[in-house]
Amino acid sequence: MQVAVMLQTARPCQDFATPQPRTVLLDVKRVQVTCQTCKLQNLCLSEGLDAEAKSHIDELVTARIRLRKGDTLFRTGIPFTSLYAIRSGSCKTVSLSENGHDQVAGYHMPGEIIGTDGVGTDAHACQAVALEDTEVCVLPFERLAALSRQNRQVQHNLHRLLSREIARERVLMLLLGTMHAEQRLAVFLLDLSQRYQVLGYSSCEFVLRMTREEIGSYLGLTLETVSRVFSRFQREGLVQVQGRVVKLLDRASVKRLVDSSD
Amino acid sequence: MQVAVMLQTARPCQDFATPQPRTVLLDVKRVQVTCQTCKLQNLCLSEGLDAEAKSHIDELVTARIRLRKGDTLFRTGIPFTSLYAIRSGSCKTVSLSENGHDQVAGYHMPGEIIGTDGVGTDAHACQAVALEDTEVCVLPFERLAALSRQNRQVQHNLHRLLSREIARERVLMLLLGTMHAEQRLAVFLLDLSQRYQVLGYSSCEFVLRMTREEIGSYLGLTLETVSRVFSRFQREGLVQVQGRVVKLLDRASVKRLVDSSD
DNA sequence: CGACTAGTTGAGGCCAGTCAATGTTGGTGG
DNA sequence: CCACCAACATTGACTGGCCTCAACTAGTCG
Repeated sequence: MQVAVMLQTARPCQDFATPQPRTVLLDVKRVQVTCQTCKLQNLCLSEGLDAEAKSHIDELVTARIRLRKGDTLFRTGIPFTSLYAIRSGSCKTVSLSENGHDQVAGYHMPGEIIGTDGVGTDAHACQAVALEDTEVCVLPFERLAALSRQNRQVQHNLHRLLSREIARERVLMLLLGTMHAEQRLAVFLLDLSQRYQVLGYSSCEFVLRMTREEIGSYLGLTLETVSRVFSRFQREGLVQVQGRVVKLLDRASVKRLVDSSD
Repeated sequence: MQVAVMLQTARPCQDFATPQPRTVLLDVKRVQVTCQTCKLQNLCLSEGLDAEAKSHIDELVTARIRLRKGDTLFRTGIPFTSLYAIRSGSCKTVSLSENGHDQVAGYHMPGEIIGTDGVGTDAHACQAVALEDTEVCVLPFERLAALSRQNRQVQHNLHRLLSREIARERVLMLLLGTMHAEQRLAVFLLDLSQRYQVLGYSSCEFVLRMTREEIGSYLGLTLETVSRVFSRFQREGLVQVQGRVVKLLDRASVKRLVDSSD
């Protein structure tokens, strides 16, 4: 519900997006939607801040970027300057290893902030790619750091942001290190469900923005295994899958899969 | 070399350690070794700081804790109050999942700072256990945060500390998600080798502080597989293994294993 | 329409897990 | 000092889950 509103208030900016180059910086004066009116404000850096601190965060957002599906927001090795808050759409982050392997490290939805891998270093350590048409707010990190020196609440939220990323990756490590294919996909689906719910969407029916291959990469599986497990879940009545549309039919059983110790 | 010196300067504190309780807080006045004289200073939070900032960090360390092998520094769910810098010895951090599985999330050596999983939250998200007799410096986080509000350099180092943890976990995710048993152990050995070298130890010969089971848990393998791969590496002349003593004989071949794309 | 991408399904093989037996090490008490 | 025990480690036989390779279908776009 609230997200639908947000999408509409964001619409006017669309006019300023030009096809070439694909990433377009918008002047702050043109931006009609502020953090104050953004329905996602409580999901990201502003959570729990008082009005004054919120307005400071607001001033921080000097630009927004519109991405088309497939566009790269930042790539491995480019200088780190900003964090990015997703306003609408979704992104994946991809880690690259020296031996040519890559892996989807995260799947990010509105209200989430990405780019934390570059904090405190000179360059981004991964790549961020839009999975659909996506709009992000640019948070220049130097200014955010300055603000967090002035305001304890902002500092605390920044710390929490970074530690949440650490905690998120811990969960993934546990998944990759100890879980079977069925459990991995079950965790994936429950996680998505819960996050869609937070955004005000249905927690039972949603559309995947990733391909089977991307899901597989994220979960440490091949695309064939992902497909097979989806089919198995469907056969057993746990979910209904039609391409990228997923309906969670029996959440309890899916949870039980995750909780079982082997 | 330098670590040996550090171990000796740390010795006098031993007198204050009593068997019960196993974790003993030392009054700052009793602590004879300051960060200023600590040979590890450039490895942790003080890296690159000017003299003034360093002395601030120094004042931060109000206590040290001595741990016996097997002692727990903090456990999942206890309130987060401090970060801990390892002065000597080593620790593992362990993630616990709801389904009873646990996993070694990290292996930490002198100069490293642990506890970052609790930053910005109320409680620690994992458990830290000493793998041998270990001494850590307590860094009260509230005071560190206050210091980082006053001093940009300190703030930067704190940010870098957190983002390094994020980056470290990304590497592990890549390992767990895309690599074979041989590659995982190869990465593990090269990582250890490199970190021992930084500490001034031999990069070719070192003693593992973890059991096969702990290594397996860390790498997402069973203890039997770890043992078998060690044996295979030995048979092929890559390393010489005798229990926990490891000699890297053919580093180039070990590297080649990691770099090969499958 | 053909070319392309995404997804499903099957056959077969291999890597790593499981189970089990045995060897090795280190600490403890008589 | 040695016997004993528990924890750690090694090795083998077997199994099975997931990967690989491949064929086929459905949907999309120029």
